[in-house]
Amino acid sequence: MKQARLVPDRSDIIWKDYSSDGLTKTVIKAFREEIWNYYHQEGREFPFRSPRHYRVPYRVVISEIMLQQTQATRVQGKYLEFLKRFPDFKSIERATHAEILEAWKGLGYNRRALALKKIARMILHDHGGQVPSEIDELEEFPWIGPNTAASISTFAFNLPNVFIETNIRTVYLHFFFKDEKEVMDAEILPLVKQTLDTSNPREWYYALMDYGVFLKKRYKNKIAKRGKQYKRAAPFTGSSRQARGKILRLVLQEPRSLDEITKHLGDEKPDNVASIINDMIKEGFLSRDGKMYSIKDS
DNA sequence: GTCCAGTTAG
DNA sequence: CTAACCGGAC
Repeated sequence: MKQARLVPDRSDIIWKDYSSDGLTKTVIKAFREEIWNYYHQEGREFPFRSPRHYRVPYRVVISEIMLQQTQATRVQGKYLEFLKRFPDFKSIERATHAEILEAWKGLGYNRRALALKKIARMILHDHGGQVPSEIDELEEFPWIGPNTAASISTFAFNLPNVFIETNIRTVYLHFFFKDEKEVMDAEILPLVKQTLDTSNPREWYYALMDYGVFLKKRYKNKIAKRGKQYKRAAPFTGSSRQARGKILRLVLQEPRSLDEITKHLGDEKPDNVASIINDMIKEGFLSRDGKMYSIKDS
């Protein structure tokens, strides 16, 4: 166990607490108070945080998948629109990929939209229409990894799971790993576990994430960079990612030929366009019918 | 240019 | 282990 040092930002008091096998009760208490205080004063509100929404596991699944690598403020509007169009798993299962992708437009990471269809099928056919509450089961679904599985289990069922995402990581780096670099999640997780307020895990994690956002604003995201697994995003302009996005939007409008697509991507090499399209076919986005490419049926 | 309630394939 | 994935916002 590393040295623990607690330095609240909203107080002049500085606690130092070193211990051999975990945080002391005093530190845990002080830390929780700091997080809860902030949350009760400055906590963010989102549609998916209201009881109307978190009480419906389907909605938690949708929101958590949308929230992967996509800012919460940007998700909230799209989320509500999406729910109007697709209110439950059945409506997703009945929809075509093109319809789901259309509603997904603007969120990015479109593979997530394709995964939703598979998830809906699995829930309806293999789980009697119910979203499992256990992490192990949730991880069986496509595009639901450890973090999203724990998030769904926590937010939909209020279970005391231990998990880390970017804002939570920032909070623990800030309080307990001051001046340290290359900190692994494996070092942070025990602290998340020890400090977890099991009386209300759902809201505790809301509070943690809000505190993380607050820290990132205050320190211009210098803290997160001390995480071992922190990775800078690759430039977007001129990337194949950008090209893929354009191609998907073009084909979403109507079936297109290779020539047509290439023409619309003027700054992209034709060979490159062809290769990207091949990738997108492999990944299940596109299908080819003669000369024309369209969104693959599902 | 930087980042985001991450996951997956290689 | 790393690279790729999408696109809007600041």
